[in-house]
Amino acid sequence: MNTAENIIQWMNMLTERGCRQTDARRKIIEVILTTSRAMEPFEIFEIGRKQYPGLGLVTVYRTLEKLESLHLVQRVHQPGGCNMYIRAASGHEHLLICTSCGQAVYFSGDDLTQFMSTVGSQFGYQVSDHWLQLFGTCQNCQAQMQREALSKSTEEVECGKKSG
Amino acid sequence: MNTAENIIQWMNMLTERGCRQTDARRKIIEVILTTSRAMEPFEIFEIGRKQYPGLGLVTVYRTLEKLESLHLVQRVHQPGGCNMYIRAASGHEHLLICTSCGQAVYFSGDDLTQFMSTVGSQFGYQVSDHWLQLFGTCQNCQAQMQREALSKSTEEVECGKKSG
DNA sequence: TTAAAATTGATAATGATTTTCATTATCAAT
DNA sequence: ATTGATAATGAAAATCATTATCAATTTTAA
Repeated sequence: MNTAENIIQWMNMLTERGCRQTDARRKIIEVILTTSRAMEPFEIFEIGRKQYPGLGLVTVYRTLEKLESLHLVQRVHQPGGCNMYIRAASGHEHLLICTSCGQAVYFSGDDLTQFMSTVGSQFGYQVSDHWLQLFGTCQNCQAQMQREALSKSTEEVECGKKSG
Repeated sequence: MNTAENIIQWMNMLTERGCRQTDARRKIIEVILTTSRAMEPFEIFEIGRKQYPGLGLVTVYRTLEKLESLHLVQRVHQPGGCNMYIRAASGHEHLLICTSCGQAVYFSGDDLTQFMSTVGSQFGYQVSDHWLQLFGTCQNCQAQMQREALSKSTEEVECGKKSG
C-alpha cells in the first residue's frame, strides 16, 4: 500500500469511529506516514505547518490522542523521554531504534510469547502484556561513523595533529 | 544483605562518587529499599517526610537523579506514565510489574541476549541495549479478584441482585 | 442549502520538573 | 573539638510540555 492509500485508510478509520475528516488531521497523518522515525508532537507540528500553515499544535496533540486510541500510532519510550510517537506496530512487533539518527524499524517478536508467560508463572504472575525495545546503530550511521573515524586518522597523518 | 547494610552500601557509593552523606539522602534511600514497587518522586517524598519532616520534594528529585546516574535506581516505564522509580536491576534483569498493585519483581533475561543481536543483524543494526518489561497480575491480586468474584456471585444468590 | 455538532486554533491554565538562592550541614584539615 | 570551604538543602519562583476553555469555523447528514 502506498502512502496516499494509507492516508485514506487512516482517515476512513476515523470516520468509522464517528470522527470527521479534516485537513488538519490529514496533514498530521501524512507527516507520520512519511517519516520513519519517532517524533515529538512539536516536531510533527513544525513539519506539518510548512505545508498547512494554519495547523495548531493543540490539534496535533488531540489528533495523536485519537490515533493512539485507534492503535494507529503508539508512544515510543526512550531514555531521553517518552513523548515521541510513531506509526503503531501491527500485531506482535517491536521497535528497533537507532540511537544516533532515530531511524526505527519493526521486527517480529512472536518467538518471545512463550518465554513471557513462562517467566510470569515462575513468579506466580499472570502476564498480560509486554514491552520490548531494542536500541542500536543503523547501517547508515555505522558507515557514517566509520567514515568519520577514517577521515580523522587521515587528518592526523597529513597534518601531524593529535586528536583530543 | 539486609536493608540497613544496603543503605550503608548505597551511601558509601555516594561518597565514592564525591557526594556527601546526608540525612535526607539516607531517608530517601531507605524508602526506596523498603518498598518493592515503583514510586513517583512525590510518593517517596510523602513517605519519607513522615519520619523526616524537614524533607523537601526538590531534594527527592535531586537524589533520584544522582542515584540514577549511579545505576542504583532506574526509571520505570508504564502505560500511565514514566515518572516512577525503583531500585535498579543487577545486570541482565528485567521488570515484571503487577498492573493492579504495582508490585514488581526482577527476572533474568540472559537467554534473550542472543535473540537481540540476531534480530539486529537482520536489519543491519548493531544492537547495544534493550528494554524489556512484563505486565501482569501478581498472585495476591489474582486471589483478591477471585474472592471478589466469589462474594459477588454469593451476593446475587443471597439477595437476588444482579451485578451492573 | 441548512443547521446541528464536531473540530479548530488562540489563549489561558495546569502541573510536574528545574532553577535560583539564601541558609544549613558535611567533612577534611587543623 | 573547631574551622572553613563547599556541597546540599528547602522554599519559592521559573520553565515547559500538556490540557482545558471558548468563540469561530468546518464538516456532514438531512
